[in-house]
Amino acid sequence: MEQEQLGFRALADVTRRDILRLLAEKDMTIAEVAENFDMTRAAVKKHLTILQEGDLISVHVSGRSRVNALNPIGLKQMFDWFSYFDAFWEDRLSTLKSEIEKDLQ
Amino acid sequence: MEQEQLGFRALADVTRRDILRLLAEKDMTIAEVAENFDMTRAAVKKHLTILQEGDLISVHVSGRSRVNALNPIGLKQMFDWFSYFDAFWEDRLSTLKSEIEKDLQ
DNA sequence: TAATTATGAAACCATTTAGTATCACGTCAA
DNA sequence: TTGACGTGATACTAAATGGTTTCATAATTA
Repeated sequence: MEQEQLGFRALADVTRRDILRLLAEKDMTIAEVAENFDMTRAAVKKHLTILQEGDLISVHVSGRSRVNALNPIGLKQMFDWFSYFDAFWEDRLSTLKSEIEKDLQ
Repeated sequence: MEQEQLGFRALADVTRRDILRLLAEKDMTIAEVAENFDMTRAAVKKHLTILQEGDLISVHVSGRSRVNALNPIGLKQMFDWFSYFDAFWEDRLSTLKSEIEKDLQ
């Protein structure tokens, strides 16, 4: 699957977005991440795999542990997707703003 | 469903992201949007409904036509979701940058 | 070395998703 | 006012998704 699609797929689930916010605080093993959710470790592991496929987290093996960390580069690339619309919304938002101001006169 | 989830769900499909890019150029009826894809008008209509539920487009009925337009506010809100990670990636990316520079010395 | 711990992986299930085909409905033009 | 046109809506299907349970494997530690 294409990288852009893998990224958006990874973000499409609320549990995975919550995992990203957790990992923004500190790196965690699978077990540590799983403590924060009301589901099995196996389910959390699947989410972590999808996040990794989306390049939003990186994993580094240490002994029998797998430490999951947020990947700033992948996350930034998702952010950058929206910049395609930058010109569009700046234009429209300022138009909206001036229309509202005109209405208030 | 929660608004954040509706937005991310809407973005999780490549056809819908393509529709957004089309609508960034100009507003279109369902039939006009459908001309750009190799699928039935009914399928495109479903995608437009999901985009509308995600607040990423707005629809304005004109006679027997439905004109779909990009919603800059909804799109901006999705963009803003990522700002939660702003501090994180700016910090990490600059760390990465300085590590790479150190390696090159 | 044996028990424990952290994880990987496969099989299975219910629900959602993305598409199809089909038909009904409101609007516009001749 | 009768078609034709643009759309809405429903029923259906195959595949993907998000969860479970269960078992295997590799690394620690007593």
